[in-house]
Formats: sequence, C-alpha cells, structure tokens
Amino acid sequence: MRVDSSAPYNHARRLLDWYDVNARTLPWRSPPGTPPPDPYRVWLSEIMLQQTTVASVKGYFELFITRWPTVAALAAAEDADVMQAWAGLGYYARARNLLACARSVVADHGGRFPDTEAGLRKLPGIGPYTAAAVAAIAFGAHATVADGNVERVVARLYAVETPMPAAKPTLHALAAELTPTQRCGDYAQAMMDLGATICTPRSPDCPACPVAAGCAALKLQTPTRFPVKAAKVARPTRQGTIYWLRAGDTVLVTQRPPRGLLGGMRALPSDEWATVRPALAPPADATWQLLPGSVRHVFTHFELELVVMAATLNDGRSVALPAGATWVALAEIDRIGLPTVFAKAARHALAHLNTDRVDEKAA
DNA sequence: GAGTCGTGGTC
DNA sequence: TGACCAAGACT
Repeated sequence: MRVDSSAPYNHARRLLDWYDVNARTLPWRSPPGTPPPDPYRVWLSEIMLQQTTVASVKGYFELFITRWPTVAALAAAEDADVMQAWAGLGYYARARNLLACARSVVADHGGRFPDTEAGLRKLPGIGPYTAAAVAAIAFGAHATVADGNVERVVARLYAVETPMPAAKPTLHALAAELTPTQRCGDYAQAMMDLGATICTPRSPDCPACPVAAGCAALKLQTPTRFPVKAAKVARPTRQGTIYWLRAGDTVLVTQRPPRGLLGGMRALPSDEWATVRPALAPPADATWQLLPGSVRHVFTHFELELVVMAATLNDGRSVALPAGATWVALAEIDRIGLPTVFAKAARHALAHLNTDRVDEKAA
C-alpha cells in the first residue's frame, strides 16, 4: 500500500492500518480491502445518515432495502409510501429529495449513479459531503470527505483556533492534504469511524487513537477544546393548538403543505405555531374542550408548547373537510406515519379522553 | 452567511 | 433536566 508519506506521522497509513482491524460492521458497508458495495446502498445510507445516528438509521435502511431493492424500484414507488416509510427519521426534505434523486438517476442516467463528485453533486439531496462520500466509497474516487467527524478530527490534529463555522474552509483544506491517493473509500470511512468511536466530541479515547502521536490538541492537553465553537443563541418558544376531532371510532387527520416544516407529512389539525398564540377558528363547528396540560416538543431552532382541544361529532360526513384531510381509525393512528410532535399530541389526547386506554398503553 | 429543517440518545 | 450532539442540504 502506498500512501502520502509526507503527512504528519504517516497519518493515512496509521489510520488505514487501524481501520483494517477496527472497522465497524454496518449493513451498508463492505469490509476493509474488499470490493465496494452497490452504489445504491452507499447513496441510500449516506442520505439517511445526514445529521442522524447510525443506531437510528439501521432499521430504516434494512426496511428500505427490503422494500425497494434497487434505485429503479425506489423511483417507481408512490410518494406517500416513501414518506410514510421515512416517518420518524426526521428531516423530511431528505425523503422528498431521495425520490427526486432516484427518479433522476433512472430517467437521466440510465439507472446508474454518476461515478464522479461533480456528477453526483448535481442530483437533488446530494451536497458536497454526500457527493464526496459516494464517489470515494462506491467508486474509489480520490475525493475528500469532510463531515462533522472529519472536521473534529482535523481541528484537533492541527489545534485550529478559528471558531466554527468560519474554520470550515481551513479544515477542509487540511483534510484534503491528509487524504491518500489509494483506498480513498476505506480512508473516508476510517476517518468517520475514528471520529465516531475514538475522537468523540466529549470524551475522546486518546490512548487508543492511531494518530495520537501527530495530534496538536493532545499535545496541548486540551483535545475537547477543539473544534472551537462560536457563542450559542437562545432557542425561542412558540405556541400552538392541536385540534383532536373525533367522529365515531375515527379522528380527523390532515396533511402538511409540501414544503417547509414537516413538509408533506401527515399531521393533526393545528393553527400556526407563533411566539404569540393566534386565535384561529377550529376546523369544524363543534363544542370544543380544552384538555388539561400541554405537549412540549423541541425542534432545531425553536421549542413548541402545544395545547390540545378536543371535540366529537355525531356524523363526520356532515363536515366540509380541509384539502387533504381524511378520517383515520383510532386504532390506525400509530401506524400512519405521524411525525413525533403529532404522535405526542395524539397520545396526550387519548390519555385525557379515555382512561381505560391509558392503562392499556402503559401496560 | 445565517436560517431552516427532526429525532432520539447521552451526560 | 436541559443542553448538546449525530455521516448536511437547501434557501
């Protein structure tokens, strides 16, 4: 094996030797030194892994691969089926882009993924990181992968004092210098495994690190100080109302607008979520009851406090429904792909409206 | 460049 | 318990 011997302490060689022994076994991965996996599997896993933990992704990856074994099968899937299968994984724009990308690969590229960074970068949902990762891991291209793990490892190796995210261009340039010309896919995965298992954010295991001898942050005895982070901003609280409308054994379920927060997902009827609670009309003329307590949910950039109003209709067919709204059997409410915030609201409503079922759910 | 976009786990 | 964090992309 030939690697860049000019890098500090033969960085790439040490890292690849470590990876040969310590690589994690993952459903979308082939063992070190073996032929790369199907590009479809690499791409699917990389999309799912964006800002999402390995533990969360595993089940979804197996489910998707079993249900849609090829990019052509996924491209032919119904939008609603894919969105429902993605429910709970978060960042739902990824699911929309996943379908758009699969259909573009089939329609514009003969069913095969482009094998270069530039070609992959043009596809929906594939940014700089994912393009480099698929190019390197699936096609062995000489691409530099720079995700959060790599940024942390490099920031520590060089003790970069510039705060994030301003340091990103510097860190990516340093990462490119370290990248070897051989075994690029294994190297990319080795850097991410190192960041995920050794060079972790809070308690790095420096004695076990294969490149500790070349680490400036360790030499300074302050590895966790890097990467330096900018001052954080407070997260505002927004408020809203969920409308739990029963008719017989069914409840009214709506659909979110195609873009934006929770875009395209199934939902419960709700008003706008603003910093001041708005006074909007409920979705039906009925006797509404404010349920005691509230539901709290934290998003990336705001915290949401929901109250739930409940009403029961004698005949759901007598109501003019909003566009996209449907009646869903209560027994099905947990299986229709509700984002977690709405699943919480549904549990809240059920807990206050039916004491018997509270005991069943607790059992 | 700064905001937007989910969720579950950890300490 | 709350803040932080996880294989980013898009606008």
